[in-house]
Amino acid sequence: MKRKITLKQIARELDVSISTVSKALSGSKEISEETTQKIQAFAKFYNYKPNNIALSLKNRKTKTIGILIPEIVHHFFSTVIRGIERVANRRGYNVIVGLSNESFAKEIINMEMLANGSIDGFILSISKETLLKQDYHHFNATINQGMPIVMFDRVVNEVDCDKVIVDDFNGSVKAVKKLIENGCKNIALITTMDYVSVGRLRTQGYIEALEQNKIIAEPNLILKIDDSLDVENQFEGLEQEIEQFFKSNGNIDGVFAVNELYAVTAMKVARKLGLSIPEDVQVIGFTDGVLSKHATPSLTTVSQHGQKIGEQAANLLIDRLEASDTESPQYFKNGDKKSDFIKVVIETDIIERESTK
Amino acid sequence: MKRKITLKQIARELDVSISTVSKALSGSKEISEETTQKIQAFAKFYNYKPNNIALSLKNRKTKTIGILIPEIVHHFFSTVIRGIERVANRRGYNVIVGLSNESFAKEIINMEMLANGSIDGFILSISKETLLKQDYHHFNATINQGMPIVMFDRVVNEVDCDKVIVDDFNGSVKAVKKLIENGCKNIALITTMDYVSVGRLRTQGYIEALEQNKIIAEPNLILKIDDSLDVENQFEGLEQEIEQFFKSNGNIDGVFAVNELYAVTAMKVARKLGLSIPEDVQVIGFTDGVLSKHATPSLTTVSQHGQKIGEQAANLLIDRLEASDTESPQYFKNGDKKSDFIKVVIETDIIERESTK
DNA sequence: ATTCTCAGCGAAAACGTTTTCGTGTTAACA
DNA sequence: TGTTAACACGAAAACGTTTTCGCTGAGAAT
Repeated sequence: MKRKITLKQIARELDVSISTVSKALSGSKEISEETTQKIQAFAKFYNYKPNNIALSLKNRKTKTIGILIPEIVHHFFSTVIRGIERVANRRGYNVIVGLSNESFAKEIINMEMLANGSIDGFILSISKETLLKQDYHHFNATINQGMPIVMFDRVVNEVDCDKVIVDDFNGSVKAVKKLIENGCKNIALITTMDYVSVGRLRTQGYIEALEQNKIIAEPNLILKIDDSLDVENQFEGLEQEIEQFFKSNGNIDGVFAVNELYAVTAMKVARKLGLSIPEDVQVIGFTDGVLSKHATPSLTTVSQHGQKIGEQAANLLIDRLEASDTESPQYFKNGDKKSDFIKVVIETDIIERESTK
Repeated sequence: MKRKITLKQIARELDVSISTVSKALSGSKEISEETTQKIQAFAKFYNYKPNNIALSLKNRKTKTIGILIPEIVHHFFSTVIRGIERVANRRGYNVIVGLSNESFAKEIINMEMLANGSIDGFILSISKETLLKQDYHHFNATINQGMPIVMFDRVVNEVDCDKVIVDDFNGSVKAVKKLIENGCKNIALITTMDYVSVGRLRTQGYIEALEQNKIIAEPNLILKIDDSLDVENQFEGLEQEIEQFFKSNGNIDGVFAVNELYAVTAMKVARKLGLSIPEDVQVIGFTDGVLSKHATPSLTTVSQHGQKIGEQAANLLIDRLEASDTESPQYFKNGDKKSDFIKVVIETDIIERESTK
């Protein structure tokens, strides 16, 4: 077992100074041809690679991005991570992942753990509990310490930073309009509680689409699921709840659900009640994941392009990190100019499958 | 924007030495009550937290675990990550994630990137391309540099390290036996190519279960899918291929598939051909993910307990990391004793749902 | 009065880099 | 011959810690 070799060891072996070794390896003109050859050969032989930690300390940058998300066993989030990792890797960065489990406390702990030098910046999506509490001091504190943050999907106006969001509102409008065009008269909405901003926006889109078509939104046709903060077994009563909903609304011929799980569960319930899809009831979901793709019938969905979100977020963050190297610090002191921060909106697409006509 | 404060700054402000500050903050008895109070108050006020990078450099350990997996948009792998993150966090470690995308080259790049001081040890699952090439030098090289590795799921005998695997063989035996008990006479197997060890083991389990029941395995009833290395769109021809398979084997009344996607696709095809589930054909899949849970009908699966795998792997790794602090180095020099390494086998469970009688 | 002890603190090394600046040698030039 | 310039290299600082060791002064012991 031979430990990793260091500059110091090379220097000692070759009887030169550490500086000479460092310069020779970086191909500095200061060092003679001969010495350079000798050192490079030796280094190659012993597979010398500079120690990242030492470099990080010296350069005061780690070339590492911290990702902080509520949950990883979730198709959307893992797709975003994939996008982040792709561009991070391409641009020479590593990613370190923290999970908040939708908990305010874990979110803070994780941020503090990473903010002490381990990373150069954050890409994160806010936990549900934090959204409920509306306490965002930890984000602002981190930003104030000079560490940039890029938020995605679940974002909030109270924090000044770059953001990448899905056009939830228009995505919903598009989806509900399609149901209307396809002849649906009684379109149900299955959504979450309002404190999750994406749930709220998608609900608003639903209402907007109806209004544009002179249809009055019936409160009966809106089912708000209280998916608890308990991540472990949050889907217990879902099927029963939706079944109850269907039974008390006999005339539903279209369903728009704010995520794919609600959508496939709705399909399941509908068929259990003897309705066929898409003949009797058409269904569109939000979030294009494995369920949508492989359900029977496959589900028409609003795709959020998670990977693109991740890529954009990573590019935004890295751009800002590398700008702060060169740019005048003036740019950053100018904290009260909100316009400094970018908000990227990723358009949605409707992917038509078998659950609509 | 106030940057993070350092020991040096505190020392200057309070007109003491750096050492005094460090000692006072760690509560050393060496420093007087009075000075300690003053320094701790000041540090608290400015929210001092030691810089992780500096600590890493000094302690020559990063308290960070590197995870290297083929793909993250995959229920099993993300479940494992969740398990790793859970115990890592509990034991004071961070996790840094690298994706190989099933590519040999990316696997090596990622390992080299992380092995230069960024992490204390690896938890990984081997990429398909690496399994194909059977080139494992990068793993052994890393281990030789004193960096421990724990492999999970896709492991290989050629590398000496701790391993956490699923009992693929017995899981398959159990599943196929259940189909036989349930009255299936012609059980099909849908599997992958043999170079993925888990595919091979699950195939062997299938054969074993048949043999134990004096049934001769018919080659016709085995469909080997060549899921290409192209991760992007590997599912193109899947449905057609399975449909073809069903058509040329009219008597199939049971299906065992080595992953849930194959299983639900088989169900889809079967129903398309007018067969009902579980009456005409019963289906069991491997890997208990969202698809299994929410398909219609829901799928009976062999659960691999991904989270438990992750937890075990993380505990193994951290145990070894912290043992090497205290233990005599003798323990590690003793490289040729294979018995030093632990292989944990996680038992599978069959989760019965609607796709079996 | 002299030595001893100990409390309280600081200097410095170490972790592994990069980089600035200085220094000695040699060759060229006046 | 003396000055200069280029060349090749080394010393040291810096990044932020922790820790070992040494130092100083004051009170206790002799």
